[in-house]
Amino acid sequence: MATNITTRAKDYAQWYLDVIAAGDLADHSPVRGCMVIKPHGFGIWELIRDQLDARFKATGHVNAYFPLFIPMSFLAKEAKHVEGFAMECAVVTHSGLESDGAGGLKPRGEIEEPLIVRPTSETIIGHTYAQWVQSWRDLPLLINQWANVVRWEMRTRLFLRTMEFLWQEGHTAHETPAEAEEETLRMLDVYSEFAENVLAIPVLKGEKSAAERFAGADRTYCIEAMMQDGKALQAGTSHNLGQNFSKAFDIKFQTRDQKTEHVFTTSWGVSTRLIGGVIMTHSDDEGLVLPPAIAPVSVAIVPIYRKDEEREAVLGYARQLQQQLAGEGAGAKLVRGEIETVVQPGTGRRIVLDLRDGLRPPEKFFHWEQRGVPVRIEVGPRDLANGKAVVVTRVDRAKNIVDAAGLTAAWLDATLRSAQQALFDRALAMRTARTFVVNDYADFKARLEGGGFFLMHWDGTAATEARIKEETKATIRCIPAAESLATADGMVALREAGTDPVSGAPSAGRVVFARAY
RNA sequence: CGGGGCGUGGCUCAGCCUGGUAGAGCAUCUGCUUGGGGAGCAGAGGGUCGGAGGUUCAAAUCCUCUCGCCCCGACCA
Repeated sequence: MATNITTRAKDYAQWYLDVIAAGDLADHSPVRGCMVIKPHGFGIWELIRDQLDARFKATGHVNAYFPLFIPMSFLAKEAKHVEGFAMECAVVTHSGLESDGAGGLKPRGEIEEPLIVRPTSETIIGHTYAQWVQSWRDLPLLINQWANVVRWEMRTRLFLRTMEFLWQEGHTAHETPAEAEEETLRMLDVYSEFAENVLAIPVLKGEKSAAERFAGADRTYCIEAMMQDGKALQAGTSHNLGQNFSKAFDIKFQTRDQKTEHVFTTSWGVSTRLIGGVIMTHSDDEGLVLPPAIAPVSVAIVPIYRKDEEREAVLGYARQLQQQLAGEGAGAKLVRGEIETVVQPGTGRRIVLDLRDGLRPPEKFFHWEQRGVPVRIEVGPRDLANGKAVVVTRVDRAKNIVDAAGLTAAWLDATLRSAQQALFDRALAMRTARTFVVNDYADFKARLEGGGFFLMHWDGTAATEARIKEETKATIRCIPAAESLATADGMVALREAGTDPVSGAPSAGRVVFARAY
């Protein structure tokens, strides 16, 4: 058992922090609310980024980069937007530093118009699109950017809510409302497919209520995931911005029938928060558990030996296994200190051989286990003599002795696939077991403490929603897109009319209530 | 931003109440023994006690201010 990790049962919040520390993912920075993403954590982000980027390209988008600083006046142009973000903007008011006369420094000159550090880029991009778009022939404009943004948060948590975070934000402009809506939903589908197939996180697709909507959007769609403590995590959002920003920034175009109209825009994003979601969905009391698709190291080979002559023989055996697992055409071996890595490009085969002499095998087992490595292979003199190897899979910590000859690239691909599937299945089973139908407000309140998604009728009014939030801290996570959903109470139809148990008013269907991160 | 808790070698903490000039375990380094789930022995290095003021002959310890972290609330990707 891991002694450096608090158990989930004892203290879930502390467990989360312990897993990040043990997994070598991130550190707190000297600046409140910010984090240093360490190489292993960033390696996960790179895999997320690359696989998402490929999906954006496949749906016709291109990348560009817009500036970090936005003139303060820009934010004021869209009323709801400024209302939503004003309180969390970092504002740059001075340039330069000078001595404060006491051995320290103070800001020097005040600048004419304060700059804000982007909390999101709708405004600067709206301004730019106004210059780029003249005619319907310039549309659609399908652009994404990978960037950092800053939101001045009161309470922060590593990955889940930091003052600065990394994300992508897609910004598109279209000729018609229908095209904008189609784009908004297309990207929601991209997120959903990505979350489930790459992150192995089952998500609910749906629309946000007006209260939860993005500031400046006509409609906000989201994917919502359930963490192991039963709380909801908004994992991605896609917004149909209608003409709100095109009117604010005067993004006009000449239509096919010679008229002038404002474009219809969308925006959509996911962030480093996804890493927090992965941690809280899959990890266990032993540390990080990573889906193979985003595991910077997918296999760790740990050699075991006593004497020098054993060492040479075992290392030869281990290296041969490493090459065999990587398959033909693998990249050159990368030697970093006492760790040798072989990667097969375009696959999930990222295999390290742990040659560190200072650590004993059990310590290496813990090392790779806590970093979430999906497969560990142990080879020692006994295995060498018998042509075997010990294979341990992280998802279930199952240990098996197998024939070394069978440890091929094809075997590895299949093993990683099944680990990926097992994680998804486990997470889905967990969500289903903790998704409940409730028809009574008192019942809802009573069961909320235990966590989970609660499918309850809602009359559609902001007043009822606000009351529930006030009284229970639960919010409407989404109005599900699906017709029905698997729950602990069986398959439940979501679109059947009913009665809101809080207000007693008629309801068009059930929505998902939960406490959220 | 409100309430609570905590800041002492890299990490976890003792010492603080009752001031007298800093300790333990783990980690690190060296050597030997080891090695299939967090090793043993021997030796070594490493701390302006979060920071700034103040009280005092003397401050990790008492007082004031400040910064940061964690938890709970309001806000949020």
